[in-house]
Amino acid sequence: MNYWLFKSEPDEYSIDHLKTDKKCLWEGVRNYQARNIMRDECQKGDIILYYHSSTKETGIYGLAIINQTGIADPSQFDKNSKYYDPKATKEEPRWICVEVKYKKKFKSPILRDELKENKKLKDLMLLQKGSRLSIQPVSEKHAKIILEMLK
DNA sequence: GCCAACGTTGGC
DNA sequence: GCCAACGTTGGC
Repeated sequence: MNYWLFKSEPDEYSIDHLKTDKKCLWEGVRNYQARNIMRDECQKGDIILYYHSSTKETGIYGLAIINQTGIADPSQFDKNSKYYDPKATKEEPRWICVEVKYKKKFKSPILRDELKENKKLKDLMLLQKGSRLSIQPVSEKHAKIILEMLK
């Protein structure tokens, strides 16, 4: 089982949205590195650390689960979508996404500042300079350290 | 709102 | 295939 960190702008789609929806397609990712992770590495049952970015209090707000993999992102075919990709075809979809299932929202988030203060997390990809990949792998070691901070 | 760090595009 | 120009991300 793997751990991932998924970034989302709460104005776009917050953990509360996911809680209401129960499930959602992680569509609209238009970065090849992030796509490759979703396409090749994410497995059903993997744990997602749900991160709020581009907001006042950035941090990890809860957990989700990879519910289904290998789904062609429908927005690539939708001419009205800002994620429309004219080069994608149904036969050869370019953007593959996953379905995400809500697991829990933390009583209080683990803020970025708290992650930064934890010396054991200095190698966490999220905290590296210039790190802006929206889907990141999190090692089991790091994941356990992070989840331990909830207590 | 600024801007550093990335990623992508397209002319050559 | 190089790389300048442009676009985007996301912390601050």
